[in-house]
Amino acid sequence: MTTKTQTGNIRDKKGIRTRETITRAARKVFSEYPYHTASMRMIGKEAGIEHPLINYYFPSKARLFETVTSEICSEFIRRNEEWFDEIRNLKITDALTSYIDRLLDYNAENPEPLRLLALNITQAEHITQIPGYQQFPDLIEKIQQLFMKIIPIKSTAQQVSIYINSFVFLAIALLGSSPCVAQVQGMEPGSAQFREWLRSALNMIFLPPLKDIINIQVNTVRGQKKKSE
Amino acid sequence: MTTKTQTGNIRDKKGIRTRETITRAARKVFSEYPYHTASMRMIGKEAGIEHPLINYYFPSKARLFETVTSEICSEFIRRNEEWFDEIRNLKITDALTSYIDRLLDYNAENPEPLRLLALNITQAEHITQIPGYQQFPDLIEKIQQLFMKIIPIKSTAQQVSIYINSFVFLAIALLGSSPCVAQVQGMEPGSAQFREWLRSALNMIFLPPLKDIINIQVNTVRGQKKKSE
DNA sequence: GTGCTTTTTTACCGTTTGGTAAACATGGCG
DNA sequence: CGCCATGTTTACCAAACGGTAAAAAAGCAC
Repeated sequence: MTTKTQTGNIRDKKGIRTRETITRAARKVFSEYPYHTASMRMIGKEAGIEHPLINYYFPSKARLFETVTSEICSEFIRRNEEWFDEIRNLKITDALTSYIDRLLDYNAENPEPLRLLALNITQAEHITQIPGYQQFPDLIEKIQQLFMKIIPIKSTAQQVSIYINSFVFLAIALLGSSPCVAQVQGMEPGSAQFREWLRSALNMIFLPPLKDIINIQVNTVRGQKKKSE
Repeated sequence: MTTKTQTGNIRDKKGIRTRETITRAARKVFSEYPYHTASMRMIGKEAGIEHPLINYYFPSKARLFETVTSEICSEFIRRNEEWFDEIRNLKITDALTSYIDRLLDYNAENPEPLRLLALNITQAEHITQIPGYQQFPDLIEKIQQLFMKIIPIKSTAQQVSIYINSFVFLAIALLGSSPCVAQVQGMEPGSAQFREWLRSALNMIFLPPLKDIINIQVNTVRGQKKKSE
């Protein structure tokens, strides 16, 4: 008889803790290996259990992955909402630097989300082969909307959109593939030195075009920056 | 008896063509799937042969992957050398826009290199698990050096380095994961519309900080852009 | 202790993986 | 034709994969 797993029970049975152990382990493994490379046996080992136990709590690898990515995405969105709320009243350029600081703080303590994103976002044509892939574009769109709300003017919405997308994708690329990025710089991925490098990079790249966007708004000049000669 | 495969022979035996067919197929498969997900059987199918024939020409999957990535990296570096040579005498900002155009042209005709890079560059801690991984940081460093040569002033070398790294990693991220990027924009990955979006994005993001770098050089002011109030 | 449910492990299945060995096919040369 | 090197396929291997079924262990009520 195929009794349903009944994972949603209220009573604090032992299984609840095990389930959390599994999701925590899965989170780690899925943020180190892309979906098809990560295996149930890796996750089991990481959780200190035998791998079939995972199927007692989750019907399949795909559903486990979806659970983890859902958790990660909604958590990341929640954090973003907090950050955007905190910087709402700052001048726009200060807001950006504050946002960058918060993002780096978060990533230092909690590197899995951006790692998992970077690992699986690249999967080329074969989008449907990654369960819950749609969550990644959705996440980026949500962040974009949050960004949009604090950038006041709406006239050059397309430029703002481009700006935000570039920011998000570069942040994912730099923070999510830190081993490679750090290696090029001759730094350790987790070091304070590298984190400072990331801070400089994001500020240096994204402050100037942001100022341009604002200036364009004020001057209502389109396309090119003001050219004094 | 384990006779060496003798693949380096000069005479134009049939095997040479087969070998090229295999590398071409491998190039395609490795640019669609990350190393551990791509399989010898996929490559065989793509090449129209049985998969053990691959092992007749290449001792292992790892060496085949190394061969392909070496080809791709050196080809991409060669192209970059050409591009940088062509734009050497342009004003620095024009040089950037020209470079971006050439990069997009190249990627439209030849999407494999940046796809393969994006697919495998993210592999987190487990760097050694991808054969020839070192080629990726090396490639990025080479491009950085080419960039460096045409940006004349050396005083803020670190800022120039940050700028170039950000450009390269964002280009790889945007061009190498076009399906996801395009999907967020509601566009088709291969469409002219999306290509124009990429052009706008790279120009909009990387022109302003480049102007800043140049201004900083001129004014020998460090860190902050000139602030008129 | 006996029962009964929940949790965990063991043993296994069919499939796919990278790779090897041997059989087979091909082509040029005498 | 035979001979032989080259090229290609067939058949197979051990290992790992995701998943299932049943046995075993643990927990709890009585």
